[in-house]
Amino acid sequence: MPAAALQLEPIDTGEALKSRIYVRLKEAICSVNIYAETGESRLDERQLGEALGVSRTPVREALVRLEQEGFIRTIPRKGAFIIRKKKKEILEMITVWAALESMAARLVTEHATDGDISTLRRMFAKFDGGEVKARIDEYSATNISFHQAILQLSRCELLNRLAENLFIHMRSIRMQTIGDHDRAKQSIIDHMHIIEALENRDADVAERLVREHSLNLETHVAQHVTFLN
Amino acid sequence: MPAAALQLEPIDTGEALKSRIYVRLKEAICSVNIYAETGESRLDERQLGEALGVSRTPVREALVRLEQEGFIRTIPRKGAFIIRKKKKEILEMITVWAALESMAARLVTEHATDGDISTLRRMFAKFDGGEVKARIDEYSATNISFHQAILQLSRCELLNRLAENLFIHMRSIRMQTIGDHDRAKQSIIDHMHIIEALENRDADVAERLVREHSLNLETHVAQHVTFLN
DNA sequence: ATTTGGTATATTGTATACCAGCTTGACTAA
DNA sequence: TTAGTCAAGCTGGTATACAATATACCAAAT
Repeated sequence: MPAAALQLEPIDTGEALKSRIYVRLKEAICSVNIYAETGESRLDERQLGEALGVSRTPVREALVRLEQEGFIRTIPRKGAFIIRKKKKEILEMITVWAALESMAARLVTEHATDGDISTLRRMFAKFDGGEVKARIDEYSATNISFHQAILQLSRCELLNRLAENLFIHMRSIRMQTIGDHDRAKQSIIDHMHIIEALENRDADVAERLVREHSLNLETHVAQHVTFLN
Repeated sequence: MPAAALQLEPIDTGEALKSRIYVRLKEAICSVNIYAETGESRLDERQLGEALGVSRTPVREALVRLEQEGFIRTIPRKGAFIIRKKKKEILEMITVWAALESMAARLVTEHATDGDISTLRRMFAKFDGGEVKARIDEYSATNISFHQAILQLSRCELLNRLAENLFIHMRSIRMQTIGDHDRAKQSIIDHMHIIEALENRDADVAERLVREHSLNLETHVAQHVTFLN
């Protein structure tokens, strides 16, 4: 007699402890605005383990991952410290970001459906009125979504993953600069031009516009951001 | 009395064990041609520790780093396995590579000295005769050096680091495809055009040529590489 | 003979114990 | 008062011990 055909999905073997710790720590690190903080940024393995209710071992493995991703730096016999990025490093991240996203735009013109691209345009519909400044936080979120959407529509997982990593590091920078000058307004204009290029399936123009848009941010940060270093 | 201004560099505190283990394992993994091997690719923590004369702990931390970099995959309660990249993943790596290197080329036109660029040209002087096919191994090495040189001359450490990571994974693919058809010959021609664009400080052309050169490789792999998957 | 359930074993995941190096601070001597 | 020394205790690095689970093997039943 055959076993009853129960509909079972494999039970979640519960992402190993070290992975969950990694996620927790990453969230915690990203949620502190390291550039506003002034205090010590050292992470004590024993304290962390105690706070999470686990031993040092999985904490250490999580720390290794975070170090590899550039969130912390461990100095032998001294400890793990949250990294405060130098301005030069932020600028390099924006450069690499520009490289990745412009390639993504190129891929979008090749792979995305018209429907995909139209969703991009709809994202900005609610800002048509022009009172962007008044809803700067809301716009900032949309802005971020727009860039992530382009990465996703490229259908290149690796591109997406690498850019996402960079993005996490740049998040606070982006939010703090979007309000400067008339950046938000210019940003919308840029985005509209990008969307047009995508709609026209013009890979070269889309790529160039995305690159220039990012490199504008780089120039802006280079010239006006003072809270780094 | 102020201390004499001695020129001192920090003493090497002797790279922690886990880092040295990491380097060793990475070398070992890269040196086996995973695509030729057929056998099991599982890494036994205890064996590795024994072979290196250390305990499992630092080995595990090295494995975490290798997993993060995509060399191995650890399955809970089963172990660490060397990753055999899918063809799709290789193609994505080449795409990202194209994005990074083409941005590097753009930067080279901005930052590099004429002297820097002339070294690129000299790299290929010995192949002027045209008997590239006869010295395919030697050319392959020069080829790799050329691409690494562009990354370095971009003066962008992050770009360099990310591309280097990709490159390690692609190394064996590159070496196995360079001999196909007339790729080596065409490769030299492409490189010469790239160098010309760099000498002319033409960012747009340099970027485009580098991108197309890489994407040609992608197309070639997509069409002709059969030993993947 | 094949299948099924149990048990033994091997291997990873986690916790703990131990060690080495640094930091700190108090005490002593010039 | 100050510099120097030594000791104690922190802290991370490494090793080992213990727990959980996957796999392999074997025996028994159909």
